[in-house]
Amino acid sequence: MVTIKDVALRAGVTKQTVSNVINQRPVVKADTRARVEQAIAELGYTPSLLARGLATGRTMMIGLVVPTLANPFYTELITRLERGLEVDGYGIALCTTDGDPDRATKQLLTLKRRYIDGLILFDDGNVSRHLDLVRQLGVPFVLCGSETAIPDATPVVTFDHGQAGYLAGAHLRDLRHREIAVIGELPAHEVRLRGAERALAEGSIAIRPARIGATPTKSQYGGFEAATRILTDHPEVTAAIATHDLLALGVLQAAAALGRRIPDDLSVIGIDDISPAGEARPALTTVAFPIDRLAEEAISALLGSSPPALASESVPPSAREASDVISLAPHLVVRESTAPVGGRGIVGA
Amino acid sequence: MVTIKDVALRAGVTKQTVSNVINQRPVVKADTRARVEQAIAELGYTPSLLARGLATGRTMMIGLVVPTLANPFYTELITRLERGLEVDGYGIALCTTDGDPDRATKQLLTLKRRYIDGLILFDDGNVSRHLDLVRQLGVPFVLCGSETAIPDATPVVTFDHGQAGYLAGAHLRDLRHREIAVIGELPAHEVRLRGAERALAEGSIAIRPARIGATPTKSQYGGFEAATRILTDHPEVTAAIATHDLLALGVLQAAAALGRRIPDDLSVIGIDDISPAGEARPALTTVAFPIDRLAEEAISALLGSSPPALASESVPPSAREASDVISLAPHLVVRESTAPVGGRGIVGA
DNA sequence: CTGAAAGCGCTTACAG
DNA sequence: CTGAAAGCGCTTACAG
Repeated sequence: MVTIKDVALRAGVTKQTVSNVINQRPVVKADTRARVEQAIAELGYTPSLLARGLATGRTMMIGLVVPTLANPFYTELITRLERGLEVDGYGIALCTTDGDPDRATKQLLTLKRRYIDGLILFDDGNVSRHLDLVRQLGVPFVLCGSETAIPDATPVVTFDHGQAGYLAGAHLRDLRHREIAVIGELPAHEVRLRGAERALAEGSIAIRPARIGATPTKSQYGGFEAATRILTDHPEVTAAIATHDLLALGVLQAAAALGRRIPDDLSVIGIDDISPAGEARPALTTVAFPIDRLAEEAISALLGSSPPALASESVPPSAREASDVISLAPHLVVRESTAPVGGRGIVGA
Repeated sequence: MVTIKDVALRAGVTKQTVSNVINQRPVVKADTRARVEQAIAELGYTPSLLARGLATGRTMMIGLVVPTLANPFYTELITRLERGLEVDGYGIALCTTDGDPDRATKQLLTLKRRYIDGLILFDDGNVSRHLDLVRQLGVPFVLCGSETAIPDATPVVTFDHGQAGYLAGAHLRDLRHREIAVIGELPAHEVRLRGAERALAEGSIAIRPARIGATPTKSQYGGFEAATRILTDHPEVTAAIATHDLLALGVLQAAAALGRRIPDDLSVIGIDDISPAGEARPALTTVAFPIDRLAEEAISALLGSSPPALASESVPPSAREASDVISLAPHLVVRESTAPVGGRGIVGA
């Protein structure tokens, strides 16, 4: 393979000059630069990121730790992060924890050994357990998407999950539904649930505990199972909130299997606005998060901020506390799966 | 941060000895080893993969290039590859090409600059265009999942797509369907289509070109659109083959929207067996590929083989040709979306 | 504006 | 079994 030395030799300069050319340092004379550039082109030289990383301490690699690839919500986020990061020349080292804290620990440790320039950590339900380790690592990081309270002075970019729940609840409330079920990934989405309850309480509606179907499996199938159970036991229910779209998709299936038409017999609303939600038939009404902005904010929290995350340790926590957590507002996306109680004016079944 | 020098100092040895301990070289005396290990533990030392990579030429990083994260087929594959690779200590540098050849080129080049130990490249429809570059890179690679013919002496691990199509066609043929539509990502899945035609031809059934719905968008929605069109124009159709499950899921929706019951009015079969297929209602009949094996074979093609991919350049192409492509056999997974023509004995609509 | 030196944190032969 | 030297491919001050 061709190294900086080969280029220097060919251009008749020293490798330091080649380095200056590569790094666009304006100290090189025009014709020297031209000679070097030609040599680079002729040799097809590309600097080793490895060697550079060792010399400068910057690897141009960002560690990305996510819970799973099975939920489109994360893959959509990853895709955006990749796009955003690559314009700055950063690559992604991907780890999925699958909710296993021990694996996560190992992954974090390995990531550190790779000298990543930054770490984007998604909440997989075990963040509190990992936060100490992440701090020790000494690599700039940002915690993403977390629903639970996070210790002060932790850089966080997340969504307002409570507000998302609120919007979902308010939508059903405005549609005059009173008999409402919840299909939820609990306790992970506790905050979303509380938000929904808050909105419903404003209409003097309470969610009866028996109508809350918690699911252990966070997949679509989990939503199907829980919804089948709840809808069978509580046929009087006219609307259901799923704490995330994957579950909502399962609720849609369960309703169909039970012969309940949507939205005429049952309104269903989710949260997240994953792309299959819009493609479902009927298209799912849901609460969307601005995942593009999440990606942007996470990246700038890591790279572009002043002070950058790396330097932020020198800033006294008291000075940053307020700005450490960025919480992005959700918005309601009304599609086909919700309607006023009693259906859309369609009579009978 | 703590380096090998710190450990050496603390243990009262030279860094070479520390290196010997770390790398489990059996040349170190027991008590020396103990001293070093204690120093390592006390200091919390972990060797820099970066420095090691520069010194040895092995980074313990594998580049993974996939078309998209939007199809569960790839995310399931990635997850398995990650699991398989991590047992050998390898990490993943992820790139999604999104079918854009220019981006792919850049990504490949960057990957090379990172000195990855190997490259797992999924066919995104532009492989032929990238193969030369990949060869020039000089990094061991394996091409995965490709449906099209690949030049000799290219290490390939893929699925027997033709056979998958054949199994899908044969299943419908055995169910006595004769009026068959195809919803397909074409020409990408041409081979799957030909396989299906072959099976049907055995029953003297031809797929009329007008009943082939090609979709530009490879998403579920693409399947929905194409199926809506085909089923509306050709109501006599009793069964549909989708060239992949994501499309099949869209076909399921289209059928429901058109009031056609599945499988009574219409049988639907897909290919891939992504997990949402099993979770759909009705659960999708499909043709499954052994993705666990694909992951295993890809990894061992890269890492475990003798000669390993890295060394394979020294082996004359003629000696390898035959063993260069591994093609994994699919199998039929019968679920709820297919039935004998005329339905399951249910009369009327 | 260009060149010689030292260093990033490791490993690989090679003497002792 | 342990230590001194050179090198992986780059960059960063520092002289000229």
